[in-house]
Amino acid sequence: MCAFPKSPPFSPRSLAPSSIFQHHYSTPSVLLMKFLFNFRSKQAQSFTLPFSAPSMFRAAFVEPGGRERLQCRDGATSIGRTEQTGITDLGCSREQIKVRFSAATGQMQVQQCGKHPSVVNRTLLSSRSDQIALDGSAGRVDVELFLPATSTFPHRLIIEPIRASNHAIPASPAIPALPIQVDTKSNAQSSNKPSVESAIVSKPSGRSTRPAAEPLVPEVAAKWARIEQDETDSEDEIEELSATTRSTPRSPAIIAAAATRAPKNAFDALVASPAGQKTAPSSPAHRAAPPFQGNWSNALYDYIRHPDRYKADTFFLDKHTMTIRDKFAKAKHHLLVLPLTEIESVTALEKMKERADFAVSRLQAENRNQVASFRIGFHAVPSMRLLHLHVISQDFDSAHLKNKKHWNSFTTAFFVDYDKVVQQLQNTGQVKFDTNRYESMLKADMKCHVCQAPIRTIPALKQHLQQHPLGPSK
DNA sequence: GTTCTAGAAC
DNA sequence: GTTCTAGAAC
Repeated sequence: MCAFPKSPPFSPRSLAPSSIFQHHYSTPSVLLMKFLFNFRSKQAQSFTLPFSAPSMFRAAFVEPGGRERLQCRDGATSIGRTEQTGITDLGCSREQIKVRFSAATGQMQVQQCGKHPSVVNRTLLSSRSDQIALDGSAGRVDVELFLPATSTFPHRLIIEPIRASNHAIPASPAIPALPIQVDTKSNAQSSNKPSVESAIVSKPSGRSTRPAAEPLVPEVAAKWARIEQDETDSEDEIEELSATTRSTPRSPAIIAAAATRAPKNAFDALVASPAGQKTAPSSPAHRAAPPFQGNWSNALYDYIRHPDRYKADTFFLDKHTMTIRDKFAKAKHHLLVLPLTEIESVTALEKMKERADFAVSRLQAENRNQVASFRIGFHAVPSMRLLHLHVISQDFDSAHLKNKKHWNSFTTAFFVDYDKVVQQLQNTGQVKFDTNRYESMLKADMKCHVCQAPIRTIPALKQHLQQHPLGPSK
């Protein structure tokens, strides 16, 4: 384990949010900082519902098959590789996630059980027993089951709390109208059925057979309608909404989860927008964030202070990190992993790296491995304050890559691979880069990152890169 | 970090 | 003449 400097320059926990911007990142000398902002530290995930709760939930896979639905009342329901779900992929555990639902309170918990991670409303459950509590009354839950890249990937699922008065539960399990894709290898194990009353509901022949979307909780729906109309700043409304459903401190993940509750045609919207695709900008989850008003170099702080404003830019969020799409991506895939909590040991850095690796895995799988290789690392002399780990595909196919500085910052030693940073940290207890030496690299003559050919101009670079669409060999 | 633009390079 | 760079301003 790494030994950090014994006398940190300041105590992050003593910083009030407003004082963060007064602390200047000592860029040249110390890459690793003692950042802070522990706004999840004492969260409790419980809710008090002021309204009538739904009495059941419906879970529907929208990818890849979109065939099956489960309808469940109280208790725990396991979802994974079973006949009921139609998932045959051996990479999926028979108990990939467990959904605990209480009709009495409307609370829902989604717990990671299988080996591979899940993302629930953009919140990452990365290991077994990780779980997230959700207000089951306020709308659908978007779940992605991430499996190895060799599998059909990812399996996407929505969980939609519903009220029994409008959605009668069949008295006995119905026979699916369409054939279930049965994996004979896992047949013997498929008796692992949900532990509570559940039924397989025939797949509708079309959307018209699905009950029309309705505001599940009018009070919440009305609030969201107002938020959608408010073009100025949704934060106060989200805070207000959260206050009506919870009595505990807020967290980025919970705020983000609340912010994804879409009362209007949630099912249709979900089906129409597979993971990773942007939907209509009018939806609250995809509206552009208001322009950041502070100094440009502090802009990343705005993401971690107001994750709800950046839903459209968020790749995923967990209690330690926020992974966003770079606003000016220099390649087809360019993400930044930001810390949400204090970086007080190399363990926290490892969390960031795990998220970066996970992002690469996801992107490669989503693109069926027809994507360039990736590098994960830091700029030796970052321009933006707040530690940020770059995840960038090596195609460098982007209109935002416009000058020599851009190119050299990702293709010279100015870009420091994560492993090298951690190695230096573990060897010396700190990470230092000579500013002059590294900044001079940005002015060096350009050369191809694959074949080392000299390249004189940016237009020539763009032309040349067409020879290497996947970057260096993986 | 980006945008803008004067002037260098062609 | 046009293209492209690089530094100032933000």
